[in-house]
Amino acid sequence: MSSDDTYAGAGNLQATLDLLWGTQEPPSRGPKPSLSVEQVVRTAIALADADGLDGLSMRRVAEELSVGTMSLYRYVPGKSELVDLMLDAVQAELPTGTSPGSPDTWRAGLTEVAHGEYALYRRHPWVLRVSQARPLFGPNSMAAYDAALRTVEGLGLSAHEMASMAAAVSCYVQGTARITVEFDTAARRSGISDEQWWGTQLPFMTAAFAEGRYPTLAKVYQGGAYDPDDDFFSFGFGLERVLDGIESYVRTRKAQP
Amino acid sequence: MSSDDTYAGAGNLQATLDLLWGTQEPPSRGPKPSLSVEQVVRTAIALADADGLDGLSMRRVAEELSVGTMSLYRYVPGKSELVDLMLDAVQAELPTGTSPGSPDTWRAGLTEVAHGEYALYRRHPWVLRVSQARPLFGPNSMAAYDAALRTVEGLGLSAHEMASMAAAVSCYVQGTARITVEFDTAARRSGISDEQWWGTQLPFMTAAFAEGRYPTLAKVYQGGAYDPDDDFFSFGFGLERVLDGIESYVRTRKAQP
DNA sequence: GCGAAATCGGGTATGGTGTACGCGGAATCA
DNA sequence: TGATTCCGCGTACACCATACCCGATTTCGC
Repeated sequence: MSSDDTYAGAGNLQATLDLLWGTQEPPSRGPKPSLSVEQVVRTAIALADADGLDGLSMRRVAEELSVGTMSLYRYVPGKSELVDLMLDAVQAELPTGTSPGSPDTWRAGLTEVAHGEYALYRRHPWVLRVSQARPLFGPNSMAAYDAALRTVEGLGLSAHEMASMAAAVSCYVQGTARITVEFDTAARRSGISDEQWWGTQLPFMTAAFAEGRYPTLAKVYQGGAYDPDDDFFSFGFGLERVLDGIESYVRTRKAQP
Repeated sequence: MSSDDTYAGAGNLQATLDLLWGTQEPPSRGPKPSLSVEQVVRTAIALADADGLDGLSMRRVAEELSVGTMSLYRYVPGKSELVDLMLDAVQAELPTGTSPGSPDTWRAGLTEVAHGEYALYRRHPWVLRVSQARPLFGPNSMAAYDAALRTVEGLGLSAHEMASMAAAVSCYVQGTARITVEFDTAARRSGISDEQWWGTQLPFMTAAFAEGRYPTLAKVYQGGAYDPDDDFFSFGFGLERVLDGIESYVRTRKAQP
């Protein structure tokens, strides 16, 4: 067990937003900086991609950049703020060119958005470790969110309903990624192999099953639901369920005057 | 921005499982312990409930219990392992007495499970900060999971499908809780009020909208989708969508021989 | 051109975290 | 009774973020 809880939108919000939106004038006096904010952010992303948020420290970023740790505070106000910048930077990878929604195309559009989001978590698993309850909105995150909403435009949904649909899909995608992506990185991060993790606890489970405890779980387990295979947990299957639900609502709602 | 990434199922798995399942013999020699594992776990839960995982440290738990920090390591192998114990302990609060699923009752059953899970996150927001990608299964978590699976029993679903349905709902519940529960605790944790958070970034957003950027998002925002109200983000609405999708699948699947 | 002002680089220090190691004392076993 | 086991916890170490401040660099204004 390692430890680092990370929350978007903390620290010096004003300074972070100024950096995100490029609204601060460059200094007109003083020594020339040896780095740029973009360099710091890029380096931090690479470190987090490689070693997770656990592996991200100001010292390590400084080391990678061959500067003193405290120099970094010339570029970003703090570690919190650095993570906010990282979050917006990686969201540049999300789809932005979605088509406006229509009864025939919204499902494909929302599927594209969902897959794009899922792929982002695959590339940058650390993003899942940052609480997005109160995000800071930068140019990239707003563009991606605009694109997602666009897929459910033109269906006669209220603004609130549109936001809810996009959010339901995103919640599902994130929830799934937490299982699949984090499962895939767990062995490396923890130093405990999947076989060891499963093998250590299996005897406890099978002993409980043998006593007749947890009968449905026993049946599902014995039915092979958790057998290791490539589609151990099906992103596509569950996504279809969520989209089915949205489709049902869209269809039903249209039927009402 | 504060920092603590927390992963279930790390550290000394064997020792943790022995504690979870009560499979270790109490010592027959040596001084009598002044505490119990349950006391340590209970105190840690109370601290985490009050101050989040950020606020949980071995030093603080020891202080609450009026013992030296290092004494705690007599009861739990480490902080990782303590969190695993905490996770199973709070899951005792989840519903376990669900009825076996049937075409008429599965939806109500799964709704009960979803609401129970959501309520757990409300009471113990820190649980959301622990990655469950590779959990350790203790008696309470297995009982709760068994109960969830029981609601989708008897519908002719395969073991894999049953697991997928339960997981889709859980993913949705967790995703939603991350937004609503963590939003509600964000101001206190960060020291930044909701008004400050929103008010600091709103000028940047409205400036972008004024330039014609993010048109769909602008429309949704101006349509009042993010206005503060009690049902800002609707847990029930989204859950119905997910359940609708499952219902559609269950109905469709039954139609196939 | 010079002095003042602004800003960069980063050393030092502080406060916080988890936990390895090992000593003294308490309790039980043979 | 002596040997063995185990509890309590002090000490020390390694790691983390960052406040404060000094010296050096660069630009502005007179």
